[in-house]
Amino acid sequence: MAREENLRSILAECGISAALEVVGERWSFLILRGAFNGLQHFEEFQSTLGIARNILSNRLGRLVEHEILKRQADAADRRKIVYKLTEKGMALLPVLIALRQWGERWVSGLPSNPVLVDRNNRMPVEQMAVRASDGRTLMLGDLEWLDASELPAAEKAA
Amino acid sequence: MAREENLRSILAECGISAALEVVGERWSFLILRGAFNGLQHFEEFQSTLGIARNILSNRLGRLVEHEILKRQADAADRRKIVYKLTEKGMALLPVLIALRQWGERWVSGLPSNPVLVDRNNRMPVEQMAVRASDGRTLMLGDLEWLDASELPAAEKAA
DNA sequence: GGTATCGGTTGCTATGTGCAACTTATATGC
DNA sequence: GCATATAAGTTGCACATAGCAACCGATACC
Repeated sequence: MAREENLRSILAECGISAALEVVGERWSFLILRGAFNGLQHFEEFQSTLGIARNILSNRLGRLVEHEILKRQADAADRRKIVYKLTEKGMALLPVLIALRQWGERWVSGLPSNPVLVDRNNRMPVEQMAVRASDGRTLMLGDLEWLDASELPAAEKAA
Repeated sequence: MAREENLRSILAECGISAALEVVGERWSFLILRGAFNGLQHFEEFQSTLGIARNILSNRLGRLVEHEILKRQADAADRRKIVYKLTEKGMALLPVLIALRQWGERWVSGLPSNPVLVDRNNRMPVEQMAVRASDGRTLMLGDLEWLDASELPAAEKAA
């Protein structure tokens, strides 16, 4: 598949547009970051992030609609509502970590603290990278778009 | 380091905020996706993405300011300006691929086509994941924030 | 029963986005 | 060399989204 002739359709169908429609609004990523860090209640998000209450309300609603967060009544205090990541929401972890690593490396500048480590052995996690099936890190020039029908084996990923 | 007591500072310092200030506006990711797919000229971005010209102009300007794209005169046609990814821009590849994979898996739904493959052997790339130093995939529960001073070895990453 | 807290909603203002028409510089055809 | 087209914007105006502060209903606390 020559890349140029299909560029437009690649861009239109691309999962990036789909993803951005769900998590592309302002504050959505920061709310998710908060959720990954253990925030659960409206007031926690509001005071920690400093987001306007009406916007927070709207974003939480959208994230719940899209099943990235789920809303639960708090058993211990019926005034409170607990927002929890769903499986779909947790699947965004690689996106957030990739973004964080990039921001630390290229925007805020290196030595970042605290460090994200493997709880098991307290070693820092790897840099996020696009990897070949053998684990090699692939750069932009190593990549190519291939029509599914042209795949060598009956594999699907990417 | 107990997580709760430092949550606020973790969130404030986090590279995610830093990253989003640079690439968090509407269209920025889609412009970058275009750049990764080989778009180079203003009119190419405009017609491919369908973005308003003033917004495109603004976003390209900001991406150039932040040294994610560089602006060059086109030697062959002096009307044209070539926008190219810098090293900093190319470093966003993992973010875009992670976002794409998530969008395909959880929003547009599976079988995605075309597939991103390793040019070398035409095998699909791996799913993006947070990995331990030995390559194991780490889930949310496997992760922990650790102060740099408490790291077991003299290593920095994350 | 009075007061504080939680999770919103409402109204208003400020900022950002989208569209269409215009502009300046360069290229192309005749 | 003159007319026309194209590239990369800019400008002005309409509309949508975000931010702020005040308010509200339900539940908890004393």
